[in-house]
Amino acid sequence: MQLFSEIRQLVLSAIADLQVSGDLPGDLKTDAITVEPPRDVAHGDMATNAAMVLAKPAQMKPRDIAEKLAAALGQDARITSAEVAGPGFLNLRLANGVWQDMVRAVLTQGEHFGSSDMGLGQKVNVEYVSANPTGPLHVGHTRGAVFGDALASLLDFAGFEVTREYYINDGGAQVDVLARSVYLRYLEAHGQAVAFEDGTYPGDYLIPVGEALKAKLGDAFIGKGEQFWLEEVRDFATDAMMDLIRSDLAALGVKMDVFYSEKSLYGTGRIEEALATLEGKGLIYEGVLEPPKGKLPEDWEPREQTLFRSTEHGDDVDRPVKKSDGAWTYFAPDIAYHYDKISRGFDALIDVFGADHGGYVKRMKAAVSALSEAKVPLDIKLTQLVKLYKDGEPFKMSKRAGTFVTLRDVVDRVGSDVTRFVMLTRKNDAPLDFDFDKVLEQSKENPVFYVQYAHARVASVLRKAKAAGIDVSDAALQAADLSANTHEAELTLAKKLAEWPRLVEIAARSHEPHRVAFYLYDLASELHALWNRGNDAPELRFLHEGDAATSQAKIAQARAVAVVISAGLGILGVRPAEEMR
RNA sequence: GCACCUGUAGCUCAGCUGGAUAGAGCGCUGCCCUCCGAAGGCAGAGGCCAGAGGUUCGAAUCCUCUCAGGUGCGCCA
Repeated sequence: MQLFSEIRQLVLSAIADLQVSGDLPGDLKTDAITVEPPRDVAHGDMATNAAMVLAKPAQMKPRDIAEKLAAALGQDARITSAEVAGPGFLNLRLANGVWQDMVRAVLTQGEHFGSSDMGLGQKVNVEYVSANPTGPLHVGHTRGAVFGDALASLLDFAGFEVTREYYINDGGAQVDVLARSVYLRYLEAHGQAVAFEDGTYPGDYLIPVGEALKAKLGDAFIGKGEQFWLEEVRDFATDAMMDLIRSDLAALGVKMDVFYSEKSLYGTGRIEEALATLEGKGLIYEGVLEPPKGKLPEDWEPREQTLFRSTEHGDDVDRPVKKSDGAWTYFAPDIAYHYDKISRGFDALIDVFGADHGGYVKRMKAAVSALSEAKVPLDIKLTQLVKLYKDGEPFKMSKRAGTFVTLRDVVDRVGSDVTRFVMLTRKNDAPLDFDFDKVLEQSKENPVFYVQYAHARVASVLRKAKAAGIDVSDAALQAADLSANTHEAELTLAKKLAEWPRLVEIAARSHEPHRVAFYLYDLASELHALWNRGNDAPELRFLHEGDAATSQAKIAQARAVAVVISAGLGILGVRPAEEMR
């Protein structure tokens, strides 16, 4: 239970009491009542809108209700003042002891502090990356990987049962192209001169795959037609690419629970089953689509196709599930895949796509809505483009892939911690500038550094204290008497810590892990501020040589910040720094 | 043409799903190290929240329209 919820409960029970005593009418909806930190600290520690929300249904003046609530809430030991303000806000101030207890709670609960049971153990499937198995992951995938992974961790922290999943697109034409590309590298490994035409992939990363194929097969496929080798080379190549992708993900610290193969849907009746389900609901029909307005494809001509009536579930036009030649479109296996996720019993689905798949959102939601009888919500998060810079100039070339910058290029340059944090310093639907120089800069302009620095500073104090013979073990800090930590700067810090559990819930509910990164920046800022106060006011310093009790009380606060930073970074998949170099 | 995303300080961006006088960093101005890491902190200036209507006690936030930028639009996945 987090503090804001506790106080909200207090408000609600005060309202209930007023109803019993007849001061308020009996039948009131309380859903819209909030208790939150006010924007302006002058308005106290918490503010509730209860009086304004209730005014209309109760047919009373907001300020009258607020006065009655204030009187009731003032009875609680935790609340030192309850003032009516503005149009009917009720501003609450809490006793110092509440905030001191918050620091202690962080220390006793450790990194578990802030975790929540709001998820109620519901099963959530987070699908992310899902890059085609045709080459190494590039920057765009990297953002999706970081975002999806952090979101999964966040939901886990908020009490959901999370499955991290990767959909392998190994069923379409692109893996045939991959096979042909690898075959060329195979010929090359045998000393033949080859040319990469017809859209085959020219990247260097396929050279070792061609060599490995040669090592496995010798010259068995030399001079043979495609019908002899395509399938085997394709399987060999996609396996090799998935190994590559898995190692790319590992370099970022991403570990999937499930890799789900598109190919496994073919020839097993899975697609047919999913489509039959839709057909049973009358959502499949044969028809001809209207030509798209405006820019018309050159080879457009009306053709009859098998269509999914996605407009019944919020889409703009119906979508083809079969091409005019009767083969499945890419949409069909995707329907089957999501049908499979639903039938595995997930309570909610989340897909993380690149922004270039934005046009795909409505039809996918329509499919899931239709297949699950609107019972399983599907949230699709789009990650916008990453623009890379080096020395202020756009950065494009890759030494490995030739045409695009890979995940490895980025991680090798700046490390996975920096990569991950920076990728989360922007909300997912905003484009992100990633400057190789700025992300490594050691200044407060760089949020990665700033947060890490705060953590390192705390570690530094702990080291110094220990060297001075002060016991700063967890047990000692938990037992410290914090009642003298009453300075405004100290209380401000404790109040920031109190926001962490609330932030976790908000971020988890909105599927927005970037909020964690911004919170950590704010928290680090409070620590830095308090630290510097020690310059002018020695009594606010953390370390007081020769005074173990005071040192422990002050250091407990710093230690609590470090614990929350560490927990927050953990959600983001970033390791906290013990010292800066 | 249609759909989705975006538009907040000079610049880069937050803004807790509708709360009070809209915040941070950079840049600009002025301060703070005989003292726990100044790789930091404090203070100041800087805003018609793209624009116009609407919803209500209350709007940067929700709805409609307009403008600007990005992305996508049947037989590529």
